[in-house]
Amino acid sequence: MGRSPCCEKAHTNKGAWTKEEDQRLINYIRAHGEGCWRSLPKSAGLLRCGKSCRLRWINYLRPDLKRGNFTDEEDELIIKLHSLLGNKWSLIAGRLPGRTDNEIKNYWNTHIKRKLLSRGLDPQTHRPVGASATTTNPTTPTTPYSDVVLSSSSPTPAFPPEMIIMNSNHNSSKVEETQSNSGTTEDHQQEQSSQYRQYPELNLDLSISLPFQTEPTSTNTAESKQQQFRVSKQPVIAQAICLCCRLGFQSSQACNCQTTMITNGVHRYYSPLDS
DNA sequence: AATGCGTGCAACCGCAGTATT
DNA sequence: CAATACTGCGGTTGCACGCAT
Repeated sequence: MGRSPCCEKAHTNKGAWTKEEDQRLINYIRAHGEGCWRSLPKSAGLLRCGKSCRLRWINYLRPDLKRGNFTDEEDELIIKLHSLLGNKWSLIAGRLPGRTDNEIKNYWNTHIKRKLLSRGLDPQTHRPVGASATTTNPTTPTTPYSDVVLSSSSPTPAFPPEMIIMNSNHNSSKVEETQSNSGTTEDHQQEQSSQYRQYPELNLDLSISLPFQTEPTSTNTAESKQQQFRVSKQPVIAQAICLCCRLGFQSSQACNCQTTMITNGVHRYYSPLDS
């Protein structure tokens, strides 16, 4: 058997949140912090499922959210990031402090798509309209390099707009996997490097590699614990890169990484398991 | 004033990856 | 190890609002 059921779906509210529900959620999270969304609704006295609470908090109630219109700088950054990452809204949002993936996704669909079209660019391929069919599979976005490594050559994670370009060849296994459907390695490398040339200020060397197979060299508890943490959408690995920092969470509570280390010229951020 | 249409955005849905029992 | 729940993400939907007719 697995876990107990997530929530009583039959007795949950749906639709727009009321001010009272918002206040209950805010009060509860202020008192107890985020996490354990399953039990939160019951504990907070909300007739919502945990998923709905999480969404409401992340997209609307979080105190660090930046409300209001997107600036031109944010527009351009989103366009650049999208050209490199594709529809990886959470990754893009990580580079825009105070913005949520949902907000950026909506903004993209309502504003930026039109903006690009008015410039004569295909919003998916970022190429001139009509020019993309020759080089790209029209059914798929050009380069959703979800496994790109956001690398930073600076000692501290660099946040927009200052990012340093670094073409990464030290990690190819997953990249090859994505290439297998669309082209050769050479094609991919050419395309990627052309994109880097296009946006030289962006360093989206995001390749999340296969686990670093380092031997546990120490029996020290703290050190060995640091070797075990998770990166979103990645298998449990021994060591990896802290995407929180790299994607611009800065000092938010979203990241509790503690140490850095340089490996092959790339700073890697280690975070202890927090439970 | 009534209606229709387009737009913006909050919220939902379904899925994949991961954790837990 | 299998079964099942939890979490987070991207895609989509539906409603409220503003504007034009």
